[in-house]
Amino acid sequence: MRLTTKGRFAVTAMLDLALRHGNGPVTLAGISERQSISLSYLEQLFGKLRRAELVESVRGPGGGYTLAKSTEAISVADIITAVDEPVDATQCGGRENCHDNHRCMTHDLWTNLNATIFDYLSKVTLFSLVAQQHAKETTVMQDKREAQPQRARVTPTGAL
Amino acid sequence: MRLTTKGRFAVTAMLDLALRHGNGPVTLAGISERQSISLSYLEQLFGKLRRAELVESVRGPGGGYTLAKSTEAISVADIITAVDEPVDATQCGGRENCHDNHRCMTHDLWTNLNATIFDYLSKVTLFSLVAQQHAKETTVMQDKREAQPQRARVTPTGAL
DNA sequence: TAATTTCCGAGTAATTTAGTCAACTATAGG
DNA sequence: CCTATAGTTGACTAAATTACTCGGAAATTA
Repeated sequence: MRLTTKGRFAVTAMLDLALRHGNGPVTLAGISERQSISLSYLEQLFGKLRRAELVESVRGPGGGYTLAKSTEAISVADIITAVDEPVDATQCGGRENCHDNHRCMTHDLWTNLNATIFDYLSKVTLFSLVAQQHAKETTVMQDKREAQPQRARVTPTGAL
Repeated sequence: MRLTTKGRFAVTAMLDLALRHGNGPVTLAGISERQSISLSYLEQLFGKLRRAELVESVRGPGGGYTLAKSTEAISVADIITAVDEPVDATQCGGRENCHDNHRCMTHDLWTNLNATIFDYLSKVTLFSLVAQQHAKETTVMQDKREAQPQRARVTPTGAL
């Protein structure tokens, strides 16, 4: 589980797709223009996204890309693992080198943290991101007359 | 909020420190040997960790580094932001370029996701990581005779 | 057939990672 | 005071990754 600008580009592009879901194929040229991402870079990213079966492509005029699944079924973790090939994550590859307990201890600790982050990002779907955005927009309007309601719980329990 | 191997190194090194917390200063040479990270690279990382006031140093023989705060007060987010200088995160820097609604929409969406991940990693402390490791060790022993209890809830509600 | 748009591979500049090297400062112990 | 230890700093570098560009196919619509 890495979290780089590369994954950020992919998530942004997929969000662009999600916002136009149901309106037919979306061209990379359009995404490129709207999101300010180079067309060639998008081609590389969407090659991976297609091989990961997150999007489907239609060639020719009027073609483009569509989500291969519903927005609920596509998570940020899916997108990131599709474009960021997995890091080996450990200094002791398979299980060699892991002699003393100390080395294995921090090794396992990191593996656990990694898995936990992955589980978390698996729950963040395109659907929830779009929903959060809508909620935020109305909240902003409320804030103008209510001036900050309760500040507790930044994210409403698994909402994102 | 980035999540790279650089941050991984820093977290691993800080965990090594956390496991020896209270036993006096820990040398980088020791961390280097135990965690298989080059000494010079650790010097760079700990320079940043010290400037972020996450660790304190003691020079001279018997010296080394100690945690500047309790393990509860140091989060993974703290460590990562200390060593991974912040990404600008947006294609439209401050607020220029943000003309049409669409661009701002996905822009905000990513900013929100970013903040959410940051909030989450702020709750993952060195203390909880060490505690999780201990819990896992006893769980592994239990599994030997119980053969997988309930698989639900990978992480016990904010435990990590 | 012509225009559109996805596919595909090779190449590349800029950046980041991970590390080396050398010199310097502080300090404990003899 | 001397010396070994250990942090502190800065400059430099090889390798990898990022973020592209370019050129050309292949498929499909009109």
